[in-house]
Amino acid sequence: MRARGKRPARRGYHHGDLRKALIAAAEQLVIERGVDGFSLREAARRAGVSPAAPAHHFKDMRGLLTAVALLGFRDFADALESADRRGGGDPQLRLRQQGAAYVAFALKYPGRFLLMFRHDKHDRDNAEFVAEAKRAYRVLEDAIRAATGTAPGAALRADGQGLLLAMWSIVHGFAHLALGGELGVAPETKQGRTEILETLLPAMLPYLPRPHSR
Amino acid sequence: MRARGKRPARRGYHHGDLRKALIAAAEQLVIERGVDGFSLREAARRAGVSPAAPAHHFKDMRGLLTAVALLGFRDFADALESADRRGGGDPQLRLRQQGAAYVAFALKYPGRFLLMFRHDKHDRDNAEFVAEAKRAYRVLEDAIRAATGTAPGAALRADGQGLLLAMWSIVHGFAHLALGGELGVAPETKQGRTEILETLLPAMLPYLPRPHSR
DNA sequence: TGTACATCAGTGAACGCGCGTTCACTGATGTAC
DNA sequence: TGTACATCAGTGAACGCGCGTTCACTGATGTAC
Repeated sequence: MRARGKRPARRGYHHGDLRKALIAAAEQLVIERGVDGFSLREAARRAGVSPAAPAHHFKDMRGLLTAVALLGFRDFADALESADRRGGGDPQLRLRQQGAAYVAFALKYPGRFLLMFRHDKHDRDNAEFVAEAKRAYRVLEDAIRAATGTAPGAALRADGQGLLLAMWSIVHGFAHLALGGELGVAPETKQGRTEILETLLPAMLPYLPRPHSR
Repeated sequence: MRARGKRPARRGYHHGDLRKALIAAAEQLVIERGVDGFSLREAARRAGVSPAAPAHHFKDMRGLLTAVALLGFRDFADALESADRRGGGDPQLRLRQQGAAYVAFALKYPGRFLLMFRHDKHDRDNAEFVAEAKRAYRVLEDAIRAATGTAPGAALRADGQGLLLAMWSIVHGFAHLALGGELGVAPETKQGRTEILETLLPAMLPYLPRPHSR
């Protein structure tokens, strides 16, 4: 009976896929208790293993958190790239789509998102992690190039740098205000997320910065 | 000799002004170790008193942190009000001045600033704290009213709400990116702060949102 | 198909640590007379 | 000016807690023959 349907999470002495289970537990834990409320022992507890088990899959606490952030950056870069594509040939629309995707990601994966910007919790020796973070950044940079008539790969001019900072700031700030509960809406509820994404975000997006035509 | 010049910080069994010393130590600690790296024992240690001493001045850890955040909001509201005044009768200029003041405050008092947005560390029963936070918010709200032709005290229309969100988000996001080290500049050094305030911020400010004239 | 054995992925107890808060206490201060 | 005494603001030891990591170990797996 018991081995009939879905493969059980725990098959006995060996776990099955502890690595994945620990990453999932860590992500959920960060959502519930914040990045600093996270603990390796609690993650192990939730995965149903002893406190020493995680060491077989991650060097240490930072290694596990970096794995969560790496997954985050991978999905984040994917989401930004696909939003960018939805903008077609219109640089303004590309930026707007990216902005909406940025905020939507932060609300969908608050644990990953908060971790992604906590360099003190990252293992900078993880080359894959660094690469995915760069990939995400490049999506924005390329759209800024298009918006300011800068050749692909060329360094941004001053106006491009200003526009990039403005774009990044506004979506980053909005995401943090939303997650911090500053918008008078509880982003940890489904209803709150809906309100942010369907009411507040669309109200703000029309004020997104645009290149100066001076 | 020793009691000659400035009154010594510690006069013997009694401290002198432990309340103030604890607030200063707490602020510095948050700068060095982050909001979650803060500890009441370490703050007491730095003030030169035993771990039990703070309880005579603050209900608990949260009480001390709220005192830091209260000072923060008081100076913050003052800074925003005075920046707003520098904008004269021009709503666009008022918003631009406020924006620059917002970021400048975050860089000048990173400890306070980070604490001010951590509701989980606040004692919401502290009426004075709540009042000062509201006062700061009102400075922005009033300038948005002026920018969108809304009567003083009247509720914001949809365009005003959008503009307020956009304004708040962009300066809040910029401040967080700067403090988080995302701008490739170390904001904890004098040189880093100068670069952010004199180069990066002015580059971004021209892209501040403005009311739609549609 | 069976067996020996290396390797892998767990266990659970122990380490030393720093924490917030409480407790009974005592030294210092200030006020009433 | 002096004294008794209440109050205030400290001390330092102790509480119980949860943490990350290490250790010697053992059960399970998979491979070579």
